[in-house]
Amino acid sequence: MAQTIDGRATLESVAREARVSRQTVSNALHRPQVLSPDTLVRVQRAIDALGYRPNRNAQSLRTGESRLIGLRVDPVPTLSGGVLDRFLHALAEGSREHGYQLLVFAPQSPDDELSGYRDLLTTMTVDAFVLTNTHQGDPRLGFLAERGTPVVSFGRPWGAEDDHHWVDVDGAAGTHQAVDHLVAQGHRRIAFLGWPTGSDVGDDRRAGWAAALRAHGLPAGPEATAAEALDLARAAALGLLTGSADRPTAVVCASDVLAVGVLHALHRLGLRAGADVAVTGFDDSPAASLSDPALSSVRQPLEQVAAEVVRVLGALLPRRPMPPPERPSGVLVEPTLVVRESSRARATEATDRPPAQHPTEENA
Amino acid sequence: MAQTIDGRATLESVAREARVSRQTVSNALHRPQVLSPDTLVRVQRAIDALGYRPNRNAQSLRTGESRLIGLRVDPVPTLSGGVLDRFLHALAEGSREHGYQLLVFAPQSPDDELSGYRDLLTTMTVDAFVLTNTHQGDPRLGFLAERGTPVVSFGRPWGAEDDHHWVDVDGAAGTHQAVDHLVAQGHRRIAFLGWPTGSDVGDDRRAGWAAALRAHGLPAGPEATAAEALDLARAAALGLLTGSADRPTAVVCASDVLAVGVLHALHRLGLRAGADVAVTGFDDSPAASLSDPALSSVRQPLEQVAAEVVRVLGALLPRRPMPPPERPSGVLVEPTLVVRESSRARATEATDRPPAQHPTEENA
DNA sequence: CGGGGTAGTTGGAAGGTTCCAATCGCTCAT
DNA sequence: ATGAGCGATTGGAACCTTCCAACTACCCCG
Repeated sequence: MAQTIDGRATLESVAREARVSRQTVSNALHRPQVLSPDTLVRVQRAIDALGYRPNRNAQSLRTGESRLIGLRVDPVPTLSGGVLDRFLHALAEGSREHGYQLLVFAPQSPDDELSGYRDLLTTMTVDAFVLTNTHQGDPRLGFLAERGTPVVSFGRPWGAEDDHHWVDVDGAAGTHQAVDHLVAQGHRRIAFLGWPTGSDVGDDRRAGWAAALRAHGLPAGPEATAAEALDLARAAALGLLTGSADRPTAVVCASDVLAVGVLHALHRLGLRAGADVAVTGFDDSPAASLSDPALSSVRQPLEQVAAEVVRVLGALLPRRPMPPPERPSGVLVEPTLVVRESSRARATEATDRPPAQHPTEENA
Repeated sequence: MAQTIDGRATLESVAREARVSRQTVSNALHRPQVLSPDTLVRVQRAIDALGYRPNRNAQSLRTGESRLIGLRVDPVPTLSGGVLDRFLHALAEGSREHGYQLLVFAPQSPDDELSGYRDLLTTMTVDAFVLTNTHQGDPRLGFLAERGTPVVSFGRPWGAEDDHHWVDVDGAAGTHQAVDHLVAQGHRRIAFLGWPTGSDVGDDRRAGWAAALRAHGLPAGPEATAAEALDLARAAALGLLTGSADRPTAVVCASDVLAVGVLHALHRLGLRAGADVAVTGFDDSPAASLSDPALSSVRQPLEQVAAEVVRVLGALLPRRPMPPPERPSGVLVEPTLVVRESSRARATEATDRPPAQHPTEENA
């Protein structure tokens, strides 16, 4: 029962306790099948008695793997409102299940973007990275690929020259769903409020809206763009709602901030959101359920994204049960529209049942 | 110039390159003053030439310190809307400046709350913890104190029996500021909407409101409570606003969700927020600037909190330049009210200047 | 000129683990 | 009976660093 002097059990002390060699204890942990059954239980008992847990630093030194996954957090929240929270938790949970831990780091020098990554690698602090917010020709991707570092990014390689492992949310499918939902509610003139052209994510969300209109045989509705700021969104929405004779009866937006801008514009015009003009947002940020009326919004399945990221990463990491895929793999997951008052016909009392294929807030 | 075969420089390889012993290279890194100037530059040159960075795992094994700080993230966002984002980033940045990294973990078994902490300690994965969301008699505090683990919590020990190092935001000062601001706007009947009694944080925010009323010689205004949910908040607010003959002209709230509930209630009653009844929230969540009208809210200085947490932790960590304080130290930082339309007299156009002592959104 | 002190530098050992090659004790086929 | 073959177990070495004690010049003082 006696532990080491400083109270910490080691392989050696367990071995003594169980009357076996060091190596046998190590085998009991990593390859139990090679031990005879009775030796195994004897070692197990010693491990339990001493409360032994392997020293991770010694393992890492010997094996050359830290079993830590690096995730960079940005100074300005790029994943808006609570998105990072959810993603982070799901990622931490997922990696733990694979025996890995999550190391969160902040960029150290804004001028040399890569130095932080290089440092964590050469000091052998982390084995792999999860990247978010990658853009076309992102230098991090080339840098890490060159070193053979396992990397999975949350976000597609939009450029043709980038190829790497990724998981992403199908934004186009999200806006497509929004249009489907609006069409089912009887809407025919469905506008789009997006970000200025040139952002991959924004263009994708717009494409889903456009494709859905075509699929339903509807004419391309009016559209406008605004940067991610409330006042700009409101101004753009005012233009959209007053620009032509036949006002759109619904507006699909590329973000919750833009959608809230539309709500404000409607309020200013004396129109009722939901009843007169339906609105949908994107991201299902906390603000969506707090707006008046509550905002229908496309919710990203971040838990699922994180699980997929960990799964793909797991195949790349050295502990792999099977060889890693030769070709970069991509996973696209489907978001879900959460329907609230802003897109229901009779908005204020919401006595009607929502369409069955879309979850309501209660069961989302 | 030649590096090790696998491309990774070690102390040994640097020593060969510089024609000195291993130990001298180590000294060059940790105690440069003991080396003769010319040896130092020779070693430095070799380090640069080989791109040497010390292997953190070997260091950790030898010294018994991992230089990793553990932070648990909760499954449900307890730090609401974007608060975690800001705190996390500031914490990561701060710890890096002290040579530490941040390890984020998710609880593994909800039944045994402590197992995750014990595991990270016995495997020597982390040296210290930052706790959030501690409550009276939190078992984690006793457990970690018993092992002598350095701990700093974001949150005061509300109970008399808990004593540990902590950093917290002075919530009472925040609501006090809100009242000051409202009084300066001419308000006299200032109500409070808080959480049900019994939450330490909530009671503290209420106390600040009550104290401020006394300080201004105003009678205790009406108050109500509601749990952190929009519909409950709205209902409570309706009661507050229609309950008595002389309606309050301002409502101070314990959270942004509660404050948005008040805004909804006002809208339903046909009253104009800001113009007829002023409202303030707490946390300055993203939803605050998106509400209509934009919500004045008390902003927690999370960057400052994180910096203080790291500073206090720094004194406890083994690398200390001075011995750690014998008595647990506490730091209380002041939040700041961000004034927006919901608490300005002429709300809709906002042509007036805000009071000088409170920052507006632009300079916040 | 010898001995004590000091600044600078050095090699051995240890920290806890896993990898590798070797050994031991058996069984089975020859 | 003996050696090949196999399952189970073992000790030595290595991973890279820091700690420790010792060593080498060298200067200064008596």
